[in-house]
Amino acid sequence: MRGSRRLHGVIDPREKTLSSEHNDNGRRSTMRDVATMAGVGIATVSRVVNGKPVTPDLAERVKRAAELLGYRQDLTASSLRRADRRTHTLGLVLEDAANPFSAALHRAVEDAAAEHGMLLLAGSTDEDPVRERGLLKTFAARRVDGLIVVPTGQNDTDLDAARRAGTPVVCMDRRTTAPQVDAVTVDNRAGVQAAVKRLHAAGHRRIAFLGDLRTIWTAEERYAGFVKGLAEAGCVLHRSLVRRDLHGVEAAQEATRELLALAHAPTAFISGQNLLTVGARMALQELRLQHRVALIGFDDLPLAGLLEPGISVIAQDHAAIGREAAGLLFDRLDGERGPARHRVLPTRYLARGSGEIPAAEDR
Amino acid sequence: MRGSRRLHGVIDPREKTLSSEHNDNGRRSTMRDVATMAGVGIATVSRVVNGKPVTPDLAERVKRAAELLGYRQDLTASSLRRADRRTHTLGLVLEDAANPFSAALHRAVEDAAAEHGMLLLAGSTDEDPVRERGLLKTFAARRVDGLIVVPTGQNDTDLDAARRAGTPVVCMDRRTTAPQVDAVTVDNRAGVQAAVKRLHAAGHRRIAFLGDLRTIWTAEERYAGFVKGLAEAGCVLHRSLVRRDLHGVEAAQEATRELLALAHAPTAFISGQNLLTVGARMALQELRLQHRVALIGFDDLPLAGLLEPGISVIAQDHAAIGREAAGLLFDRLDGERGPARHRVLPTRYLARGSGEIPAAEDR
DNA sequence: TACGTTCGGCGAAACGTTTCCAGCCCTGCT
DNA sequence: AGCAGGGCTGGAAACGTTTCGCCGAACGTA
Repeated sequence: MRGSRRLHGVIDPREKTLSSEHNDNGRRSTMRDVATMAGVGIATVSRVVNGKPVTPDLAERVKRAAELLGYRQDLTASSLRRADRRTHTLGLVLEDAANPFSAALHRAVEDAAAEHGMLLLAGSTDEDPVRERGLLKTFAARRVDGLIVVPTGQNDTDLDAARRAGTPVVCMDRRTTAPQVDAVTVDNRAGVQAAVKRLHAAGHRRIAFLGDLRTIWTAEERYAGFVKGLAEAGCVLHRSLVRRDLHGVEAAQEATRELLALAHAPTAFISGQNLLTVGARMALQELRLQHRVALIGFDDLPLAGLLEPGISVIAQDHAAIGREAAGLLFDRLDGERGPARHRVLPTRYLARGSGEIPAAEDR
Repeated sequence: MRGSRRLHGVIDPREKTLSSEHNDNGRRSTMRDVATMAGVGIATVSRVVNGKPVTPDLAERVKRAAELLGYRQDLTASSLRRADRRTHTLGLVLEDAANPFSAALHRAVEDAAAEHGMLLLAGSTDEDPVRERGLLKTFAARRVDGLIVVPTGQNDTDLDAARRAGTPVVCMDRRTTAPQVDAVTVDNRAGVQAAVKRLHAAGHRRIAFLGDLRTIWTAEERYAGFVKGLAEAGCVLHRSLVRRDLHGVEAAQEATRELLALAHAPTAFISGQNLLTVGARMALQELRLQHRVALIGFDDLPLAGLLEPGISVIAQDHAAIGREAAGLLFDRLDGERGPARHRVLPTRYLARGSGEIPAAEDR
């Protein structure tokens, strides 16, 4: 009986007529089909597919049959049964995949994941906790092996719930109040603080601050750095020069216009996010003040160096952030069980001109 | 027997002691656990989870049990058994997730996918056909419902193979030689052609062209538009002013420097890709020629409008490209069986200054 | 009251894979 | 020559879910 199915190394074209991809029923070929055609047991096919040791003769037969049938392993079925139950998939929760900052993080994580044979499932929250929650839910339902999240900051219990359910979680770019979750951030405070000192040293006394939504952890940190920097420089914090909860280019542009229209207008701006920097610069250029009013942005911008003057920024190493986050996650996947770890990466100030404008005598 | 398991609407806390997420074995809770706790059949749990009609009393018991156990449906097992075998996952093959252009496409596709309850699995090829092939393979193994691909152009048989295997494929931004594959592109030729005519009308006679790798379909198309534009304007095509197979900022910068050093240097540049535009502009600024030599780039850049002069570009609507591509794919998923369709979207010229510089009398 | 019909719940089969286990053959040793 | 042991192989169970087929209860009608 088994002998009649065996092909002894020769593939019998009558056994399966299809040239490729589909078997007779229009279904995809399965391991069973391959096993039948090769005249071996289904377990043997599994072994060949997974590179486990098998008699060369059989392995050859299986490979030829698989080739002829256009067999493709079904990883969903595989990970369902596999002992480790790994899906080799990571969930990535970003603020907005279209933002160059998020995109850079995405790519860095992707590269690290690829080294481990993992693929990325990605989604954007737009700072909406409802969307974030939705993403975390479907990621969990798809049984991702781990999560890398730029948290909105309004869903921290969900993050911790995921971790407790057995899915390692790493926060990227921001921290979370969930106490046991790993995180990679940059030293936002120190970065802004140093920038404030620079401006003060250049004579600036009326420094404005543009901040993103206060729900965002980095926005708070950067503002804290601003406050601390002013305090250390012994400089007054003018509440009227602080504009927070700004989101997007237009909001920053409008706020900058308003600040510049004040009787005691600021002589320098610090902007706490890349889109806000763009908005601020647009407003400055409208009024032809880009050479007279200083501007330092947080996070680099693609063409910042080509502008005249160039935009000075507090830069972060996106690739490093993503790489570190992935590293922490893979540690967990390798069994690391210790307490939460926080990696803090340094920022780097890039002097391009706009941050080096001295305070004008008067305006 | 069944009676003893029933809880008649009351959840017995002794039955499962765990507060959440995990059952006693440390495994995740399964439908069977929920069924046992609620005192119903496993099929009933399935119906409740999938929102199919069930007696309110039972449904309530199931929901409470699921809540207590922290039950989360396993979508991998679900799609394995489900009649339609959908994974509700799309595979997205990009050139480079970090490139703002790719990022914008990504986001547009993500939004369209989200409307259909689908998630995105994304990967970057870096124009490497080997990586592309690897991505297509793992996407296939994960049984994505469909593929949206920015093809390298060197793997077209794989694309067609995926389609024949039953996975709808849509090419985005570029076409493929695989005859039966849907595609969304912009009218690259017309865009460049019109730009050439503008430059010619402004008096330019020595127009240089910077092109990306010739394996890339859009690079070829844009060059074709350049050639056609010159021909129609009755202008000579100087081979020495054409530099193709440039990839990345540095290559373009270097090429631009070389062209500007020629005895008969070009008075205008057309650049066929966003990074090349950056490189060209950097070279121009090094030599302080940005006000004297014209430059028109293909594809917009984030800060292009803030530069002095602004960079004129042939812009494409990224969101529309992504949306259209997703639309074509969902048509296929809804059963559309017709021949391949090609959507061609228009480009839009954005005059910002650098493309409006007239040809200098001499230099 | 008896019978036919409908409805909804239940257990079991099935999806495609990996893993367990029993059996086989071959080798090597006594 | 016989037996123990080891390495491969193949059938079957299992993963968590959906779907199928059946059965019992409830209801309406004669």
